Amino acid sequence: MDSNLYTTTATIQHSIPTASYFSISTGKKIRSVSRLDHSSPGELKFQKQVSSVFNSLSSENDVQLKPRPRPKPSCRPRLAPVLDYGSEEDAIKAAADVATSSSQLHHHHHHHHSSILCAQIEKLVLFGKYREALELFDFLRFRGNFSHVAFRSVIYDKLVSACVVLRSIHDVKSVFQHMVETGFEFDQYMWNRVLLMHVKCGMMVDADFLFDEMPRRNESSWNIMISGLVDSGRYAEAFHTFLLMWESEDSYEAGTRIFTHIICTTAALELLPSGRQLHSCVLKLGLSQHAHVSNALIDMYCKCGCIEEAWWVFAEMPEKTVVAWNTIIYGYALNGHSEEALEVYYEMRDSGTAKMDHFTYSIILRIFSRLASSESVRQTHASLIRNGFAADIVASTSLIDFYGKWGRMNYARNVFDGMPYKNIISWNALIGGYRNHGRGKEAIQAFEQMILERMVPNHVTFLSLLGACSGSAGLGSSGWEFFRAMSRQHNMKPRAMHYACMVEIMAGRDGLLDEAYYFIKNAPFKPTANMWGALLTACRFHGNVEVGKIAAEKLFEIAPWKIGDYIVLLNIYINSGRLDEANKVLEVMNRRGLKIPRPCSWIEIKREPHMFEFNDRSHPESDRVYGEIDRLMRLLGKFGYVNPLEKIKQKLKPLVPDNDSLGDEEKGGGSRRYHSEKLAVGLGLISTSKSGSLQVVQRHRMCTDCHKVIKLIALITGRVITLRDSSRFHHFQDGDCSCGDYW
DNA sequence: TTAGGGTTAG
Repeated sequence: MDSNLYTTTATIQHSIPTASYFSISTGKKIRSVSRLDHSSPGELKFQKQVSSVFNSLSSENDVQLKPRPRPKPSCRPRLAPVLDYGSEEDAIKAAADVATSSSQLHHHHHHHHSSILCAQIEKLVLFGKYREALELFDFLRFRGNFSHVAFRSVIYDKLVSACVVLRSIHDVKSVFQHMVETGFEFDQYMWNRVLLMHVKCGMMVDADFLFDEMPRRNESSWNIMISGLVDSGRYAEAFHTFLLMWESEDSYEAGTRIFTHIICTTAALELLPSGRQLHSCVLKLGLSQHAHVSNALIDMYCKCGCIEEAWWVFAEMPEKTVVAWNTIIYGYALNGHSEEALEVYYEMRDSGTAKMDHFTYSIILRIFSRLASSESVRQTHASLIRNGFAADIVASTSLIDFYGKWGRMNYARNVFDGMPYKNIISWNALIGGYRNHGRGKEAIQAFEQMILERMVPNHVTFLSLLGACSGSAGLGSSGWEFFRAMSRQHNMKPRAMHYACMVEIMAGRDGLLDEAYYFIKNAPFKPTANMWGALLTACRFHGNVEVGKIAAEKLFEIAPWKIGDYIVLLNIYINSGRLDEANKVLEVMNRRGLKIPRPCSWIEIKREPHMFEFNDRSHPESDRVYGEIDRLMRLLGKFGYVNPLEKIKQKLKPLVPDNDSLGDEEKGGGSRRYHSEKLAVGLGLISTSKSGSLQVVQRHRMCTDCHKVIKLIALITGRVITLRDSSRFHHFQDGDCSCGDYW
């Protein structure tokens, strides 16, 4: 192996694409792998069939793939040492010794000492002291006796682990160079490990080279390479490499693992045709009943929106594992079939074929959260404790998330405080809860506590934190501090969503629309829909037509199918009396075949859902519901409430269809208006105990009049009312809303 | 022996 590897390839490293859309256009062969003749003509034909699908993928037909988020950094729990390698203190001391003893180690007679230190590398890695291990390696390499002597295989193995955890390019080079220079004898395992550390550190050019040059490959080598290509966004090449393996002499190696991986890739990319093709591959190879492969197929079909086919694969499984159940349940939920998802979940419980695990809890809690099903969550919470998941990090975090979303922060806090171990996601759920609840100061306090406990924040933490600052008055400057601290103290590049939060802070609270506009323009990357969306919302709030128009146009370019943006722009025009321009927007929507969906709200009472539309009288309790609302509206008059409709209803009559599809107060339609959210709240008030809180869900953005009215209703009735609309949660309590009247 | 793979909480 050529030790000059790095000098030849260093210039083109890290070519990870950052374009918002990754277009597969490279049809060229990436690396040459000798092709073996295949004995069975049927097999060959089959392979050609597969190849043609992938080739069509990589031809220039402008296949546009949605970019997938980069894989999350794993949040590994802090493990207590279980192996008998001496105490952690010893290992730390050894690391400390490196510094102090380095001066004494210049001479040959310290060889024995060096060997001991060499063994310390192993311990340091086992105790998670990766940096120290690599420093020790450096020391031994340059100043100890190992400049020309190779380590034992197991030492390199541990050094590889350290490099992978630390993602350190420098150390990868150093370790590999040492192996090459000292003439280390690589076996298949170590070749794969070396490949892995290059891949994991994003050194894909070197990884390519290594992969081509390694004397032999096994399934693991192919798998590492393919996963590396996927991770660096080179999806076309990942498929291509899979094909090469398929056609190479290694093809007999293609087992369940590699198929699992490549199917998952198609799932992530939502490439249904390729997924189907792979499905037929595994059917042919007789691997389709393998549990992991089936799970991957179920997941793939779910992600591609083919829930029936997913169910078909699931039904064919001889033994349904808990992962399979979880995948199919989550798949139903993913495709918007929350109720069916729950039915499958009940089926799982009744079938007794698999015991539910913490993921099952997590998934169904998430479904209940969508359904605002607090009664079910109470039962699930109890069942979770009964079944010994009270201390489980995944299940508990899902509970915190639920309570944090629906405004039960004392519950969330109780769960959180009772957790024996917390990870960053648990903390984020807590901070996010305070954010949702409009409790910015407490969000910041929780963050500070987290830092004190030496938990390392990630980008989601800052998302919650910045959101908390934009959601509470007077925290704008804190928001700026956190935004700056991200890169200065926490070594993190703010992403588009963080910029969007800052836009909300600037434009939303402080009304600095122009500043926000230039902030977006000067962002170090192409502005995203989130950023323009934040600006557009701010323009609606402050009634700024000019900037709003610009933001809306950008949004229509990026995502012309998103109806919500058109509605906000319509509202901006209507509010400022520019009805001609509003009509133009409606025309554009018409031309593009976009229909404003009928707004509806719903509320769950005693585990039964109840849905309402505008002026809806289909509910059996309609008379009582309308009576209650009328009674409250009369009461509100005494609080100085004036129906804003009176002012503008005349001029709007010709414009707006006869439902309240604009979801805002500018809507005409007579003096008595019963928006769906008011009806849902009305039913909640008459059918629950006087102190009970209400949870309402709706897909459209709440109108300012309903917002005002529900705030007053919460004040008069003393209820806590939580409503999730298309943009956020609103917690009405004591005449106030957690959104601080900005949404 | 050791790696590499599947569902998943923000």
